[in-house]
Amino acid sequence: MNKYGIWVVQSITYSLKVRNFASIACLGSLASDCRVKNIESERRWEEGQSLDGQKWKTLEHKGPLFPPEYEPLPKTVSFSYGGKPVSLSVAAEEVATFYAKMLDHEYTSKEVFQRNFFTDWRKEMTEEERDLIQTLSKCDFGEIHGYFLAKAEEKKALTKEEKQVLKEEASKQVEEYGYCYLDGHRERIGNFRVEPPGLFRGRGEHPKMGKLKKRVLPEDITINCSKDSNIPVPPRGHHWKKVQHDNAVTWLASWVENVQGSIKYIMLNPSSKLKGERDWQKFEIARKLKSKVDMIRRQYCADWKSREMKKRQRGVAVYFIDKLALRAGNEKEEGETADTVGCCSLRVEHITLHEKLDGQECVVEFDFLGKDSIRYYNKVPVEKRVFKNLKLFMENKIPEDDLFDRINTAYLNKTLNESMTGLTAKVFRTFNASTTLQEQLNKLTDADMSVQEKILSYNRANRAVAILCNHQRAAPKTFEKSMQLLQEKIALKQEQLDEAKKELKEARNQHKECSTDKSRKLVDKQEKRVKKLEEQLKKLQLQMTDREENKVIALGTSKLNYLDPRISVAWCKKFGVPIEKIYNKTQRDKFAWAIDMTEEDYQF
DNA sequence: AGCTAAACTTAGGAGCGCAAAT
DNA sequence: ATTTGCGCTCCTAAGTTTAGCT
Repeated sequence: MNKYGIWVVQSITYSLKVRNFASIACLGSLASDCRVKNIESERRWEEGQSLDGQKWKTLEHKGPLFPPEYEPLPKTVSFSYGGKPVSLSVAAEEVATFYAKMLDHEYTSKEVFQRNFFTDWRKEMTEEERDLIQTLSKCDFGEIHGYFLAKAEEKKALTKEEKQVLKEEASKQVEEYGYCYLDGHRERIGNFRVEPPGLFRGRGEHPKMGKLKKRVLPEDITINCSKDSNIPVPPRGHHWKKVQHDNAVTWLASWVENVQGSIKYIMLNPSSKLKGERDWQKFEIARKLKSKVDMIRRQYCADWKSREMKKRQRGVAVYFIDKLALRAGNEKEEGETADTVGCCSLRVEHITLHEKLDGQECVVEFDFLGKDSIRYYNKVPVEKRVFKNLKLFMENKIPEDDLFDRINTAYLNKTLNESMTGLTAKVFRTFNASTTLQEQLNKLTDADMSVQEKILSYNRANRAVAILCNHQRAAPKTFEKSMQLLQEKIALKQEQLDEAKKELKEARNQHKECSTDKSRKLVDKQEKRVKKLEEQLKKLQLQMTDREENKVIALGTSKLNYLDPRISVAWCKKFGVPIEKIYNKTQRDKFAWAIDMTEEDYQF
């Protein structure tokens, strides 16, 4: 029975919820592990958004939702300069409140943050204010800070009923602005709110931290929707920057953000058909790599010996991307962003070569800041030829020089695409992540495990991927404390176990000396007790290991972006684990396409 | 071919609300 | 009843890739 048939049966119950995935399900059965092949459809899909690049036929929405207007502070709350209260203009006051609200944050103490803030703040001041307010250290935002703290308390102290009212108002907003109609289907919008003004805080040592992120007006916003639809109405007294009808793109609205000059978009939620199809397509490309990867690996190993330095660098770079799941590493404009790198942008200072290290030969020590200024630290033994090449690439360079000076991401991707249509650097991450999950699940799951043990295995497999992709998080603030608590629990359990063991021994001795029915029962009972305690202890210790190993590892990112959901769905089906144990509601919505189309024998 | 702008995916953290613990 | 812990949602920054231009 092919999957299309199954889909039709299921679609009777699914039609409301997943109606928009019918087309994906069909394509899925054709392109992947189906038995019936439809070459034409497959080709059409491979071309992806091609086929004239149309993303939709009709698109209707209400436009973005704007943040509330600024509410001036009560007269009783004042800002002070040099110890004297100063009444600020509305514009200057608003920016002052942004800073005042952040006073508890560590970064308001950073010099770059302060300088950027103060510079931008002064631009919002009136002439007189600018004359007066010349030094940040003379500014006292304390009262304003206190005012917002009190306000937060007030909000917390609202009655249940009042909170309920607020909640209902919020969901009304979602109802009204949170959805659009794409090709006639009601779809959830991802971010339907315009970003409110505030102070920019980049990640890591960002040179622009503290700069003023300005309020976005309707006049800044471009609306994208279909010609014949109800055009969104701008707020009273305002107009849109532009209304366009471009169905080659997926966004509903956009504006230029002032800090970095980049464009911000309003787009669909991951649960939408549009996003789901692309997600599905992403994993199909990664699966295609499976059949090509041996050839590609042979190719890049061969490149290590090339006479052309450019090819050698390419060979080593792709090797890193494949083996270590590094990101491509685009060039960045210096001084505009935090200093972070990926593969192609690695500098000599980011690696150290060790002929021998900890009993291993040809070890490369990586130490650099990657995306979001997350540190990548790894010691990796590599092939002799790679090692030699790295030495060569580093010759006559200073630490700040590029390691791969002859190549960039565009070149890399261009040659990858020649090996396989659709192949780019990031496909390796998807491919290796999903392959790892599949392997680990096969290895770690046993049919006769309890559901809980299976989930633990799943998390372990997930963690292997997160480690591969270097997905980190800050250790939870309460980590040490909760660990200690668990430790105490374990100690207690151990004590109980020791006690029980002693009692068992006694019971056995008694039984040996004088066997009665009663003494036998006692032995049995004690044996059971010991066994139970041992199990409980093991479970606690497992939990401890699990938590320890998860201390700085974030599982969510890989789960959401790198792991083919069909692997997880099939695993759940095969081992009788309810899907809810693996995916929460949001995740199930996002992966509806996979949940619907996957059978238990699916292999990535 | 190389550059920049635009489009889209991936990322960690803040904050909130709910449930478990005390 | 209150506090604490934790998962979920939202937020938006920071990447990659593609498109478009010269």
